[in-house]
Amino acid sequence: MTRPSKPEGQTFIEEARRKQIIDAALQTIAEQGYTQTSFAEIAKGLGITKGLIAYHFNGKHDLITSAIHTILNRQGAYIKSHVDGKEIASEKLQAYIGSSFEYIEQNRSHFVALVDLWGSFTSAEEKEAFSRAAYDPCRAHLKKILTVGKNQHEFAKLNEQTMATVIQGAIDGVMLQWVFDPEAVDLKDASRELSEMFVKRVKK
Amino acid sequence: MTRPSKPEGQTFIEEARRKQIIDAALQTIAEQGYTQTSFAEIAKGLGITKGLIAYHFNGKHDLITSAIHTILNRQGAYIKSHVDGKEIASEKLQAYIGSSFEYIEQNRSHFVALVDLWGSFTSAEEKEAFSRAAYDPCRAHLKKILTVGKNQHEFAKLNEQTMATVIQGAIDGVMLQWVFDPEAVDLKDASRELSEMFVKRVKK
Amino acid sequence: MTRPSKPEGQTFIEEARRKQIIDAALQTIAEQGYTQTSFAEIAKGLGITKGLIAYHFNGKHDLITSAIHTILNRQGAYIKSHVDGKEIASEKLQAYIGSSFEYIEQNRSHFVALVDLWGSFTSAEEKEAFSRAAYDPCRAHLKKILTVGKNQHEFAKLNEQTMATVIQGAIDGVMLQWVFDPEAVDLKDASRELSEMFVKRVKK
Amino acid sequence: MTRPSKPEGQTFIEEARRKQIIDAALQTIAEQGYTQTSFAEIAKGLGITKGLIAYHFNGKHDLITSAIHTILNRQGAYIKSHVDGKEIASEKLQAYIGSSFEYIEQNRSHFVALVDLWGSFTSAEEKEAFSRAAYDPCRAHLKKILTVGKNQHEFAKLNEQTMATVIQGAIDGVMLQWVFDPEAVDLKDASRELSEMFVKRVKK
DNA sequence: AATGAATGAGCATTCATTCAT
DNA sequence: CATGAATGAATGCTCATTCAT
Repeated sequence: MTRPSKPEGQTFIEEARRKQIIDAALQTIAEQGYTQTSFAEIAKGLGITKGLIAYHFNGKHDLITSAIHTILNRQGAYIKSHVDGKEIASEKLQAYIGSSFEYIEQNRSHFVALVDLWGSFTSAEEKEAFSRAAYDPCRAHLKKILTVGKNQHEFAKLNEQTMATVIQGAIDGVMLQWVFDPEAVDLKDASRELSEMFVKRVKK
Repeated sequence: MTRPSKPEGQTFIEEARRKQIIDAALQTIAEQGYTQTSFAEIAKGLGITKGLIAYHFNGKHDLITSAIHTILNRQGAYIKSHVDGKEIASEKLQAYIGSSFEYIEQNRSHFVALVDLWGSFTSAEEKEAFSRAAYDPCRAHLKKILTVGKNQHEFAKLNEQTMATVIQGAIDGVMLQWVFDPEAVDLKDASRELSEMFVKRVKK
Repeated sequence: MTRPSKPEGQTFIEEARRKQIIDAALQTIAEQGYTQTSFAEIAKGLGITKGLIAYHFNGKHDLITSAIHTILNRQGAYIKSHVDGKEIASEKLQAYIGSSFEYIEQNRSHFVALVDLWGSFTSAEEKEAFSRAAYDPCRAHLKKILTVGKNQHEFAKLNEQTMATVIQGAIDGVMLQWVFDPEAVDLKDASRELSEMFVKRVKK
Repeated sequence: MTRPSKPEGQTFIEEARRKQIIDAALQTIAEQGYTQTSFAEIAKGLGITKGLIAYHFNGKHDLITSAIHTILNRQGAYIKSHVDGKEIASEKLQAYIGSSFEYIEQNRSHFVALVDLWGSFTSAEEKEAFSRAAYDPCRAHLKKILTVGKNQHEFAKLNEQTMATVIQGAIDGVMLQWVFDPEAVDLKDASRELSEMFVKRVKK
């Protein structure tokens, strides 16, 4: 359970293989669903054997955890690069929401997989760990933006924890509907709507 | 493939057993996760044999589908009973959001299970079918409320589809965070916040 | 294993039900194959419950055995009625072969089922018991015809056991090919050919 | 559905294991009957796990099909090697019948299994496919022998399809009786009788 | 005589994992 | 590094059988 991802001293090939396998896993999960995704299935799509996957990861749990972190880190980096370019807090908030949806739209399969992966957590502890890995950084980032805005006298005084929760929640909830049926949701409209509404809501 | 849940004339015992099994399944899923939830596990928790589950349901898919519909129908009925009691559109909207969170809070295990169950849909077709069963009625209900408000000259003209999407999305997204870590989210604060914000947003 | 079919004192309904169930079983086996034929499947085709089948038969083995005996007895009676009408041995032999094929042709589903049912015998003992029930009477009948012919100075002296074996074998072997693919075999041609050949073979 | 037995490049071990498993399956079927023959049972007799059988075969259908083809091919090769050594058509026919029975006698368990396996075909399509795989080559071989005899002016003109059907049928039908009770049938006598009779029948 | 709820053993199949090569 | 043979536990599901009603 608490085994490390894999011991230190990774070679280049080691790292490259892990990345390759994670990407293949993500694609397979998005295409076939988590329950249908076996080591054998991932290996087939990669032209390697399932034994090799077992060699590079400490079990399925390690692979899944790594895959989730990969998605989350990539999206986080994408958002950060857009938010950091802005000076004004309201623009930062708009950038956060806008770039979140941009990344989602450009990487649909990642989020299809992510929604599937939620079901792979068996215990309350794992769920909580996921929460810390996935939501804590997001809410922290949002809270920082809100605090900056307040300090710059642009934003009103508000419950930042709750506001961060609902902003992130709205993004995720819209994404979720789009994952289940992309036809049913206009991602750009929703992005614009949320952006406008939340900026108006937090401004003085 | 598209077999009905179970044909005609259900006896009292039949109905009671199905209900009992569904509730046990929901509890087991919430506790152990969908992937760990087997017929054997559910049966063990009930003190019956797994054969009996197979006797009352046409396979696992039938059980899962029935479980999801149970959650959705119960919540839908709860929300409807609260919304219908209100005359004014803005109060209807507040009732929708408020009762959504009330039901969620009172039935946490159902939603822990539901989030897990999202990952049980294998094909794009199943995902879409779920979307139609779960989201379409919600968005339709919200749109009706928004239309009523517009007709009563209480609400402004707005893109009702998008607004319904983001309202439902915000509710679900906040619920999601709470499912993963109830400590990290204050459901009542979030409910109040979303209620206020959306009412303000849609009013003329 | 050695349980009786069912205790004495059968009522009319009892007998009628057994007959009805046997016929339904035969039809289901012919249509779906023995391995796919469950009590439930037979019951469904009959509009009764599988519990009732269990009530009227001492287990599946009893039902299968009864079904086989039914086929065999009916065919035996049919053949006997045709053979007994003839005075001359060669005509009796022709009647035996001809009426065998007639019955087979008119009751294809019985023989499709019979071929399937061979696979239901698990032990050497059961196979031997079937042999005694199915082949001994046939070979005995044929031997009697051959002996009559010899005594009437119509047939030559020959190994009656072997001749009976090959005559019955030829009938069954042709039937078998026809069961697997009725298009591949012309039953009437085969019947005529065997009839002619064997009569010529045994005649002085 | 129509998956190949197993794809390309079989290694030595692969081939050896498949052969080993097929032979064990044949033996188990002959001893216990098809319906009692599970992967677990076969594996037990081999001292391996049932998982390994699943690893080497694409399901039970693949295993059974392979087993049947093994029997048929071995017998076919045996018969061919005996028939091809003869020049004269009547000797070819005698070799066909004689070597058929020789092979049957030396491999009783194979035919005990084969008779059981007849019942393993569920649909009419499978039965027909088996007919094509098993009977068509036999009847074709017999027809060729008959045609050669006719062309060599040794055999009379006759309906070759029907004659092939009854010759093969007689062989199979006698084998069938012997399979159910080896005591009841003298295979050598039957072989001699059929050989003599059919040669006399087809000769000019 | 008949039902249908319930059982329990058995089945083919899947799969992460191990390990000798 | 990489393979692929082998394992063993688990899974959904089927089914003959039992039995209270």
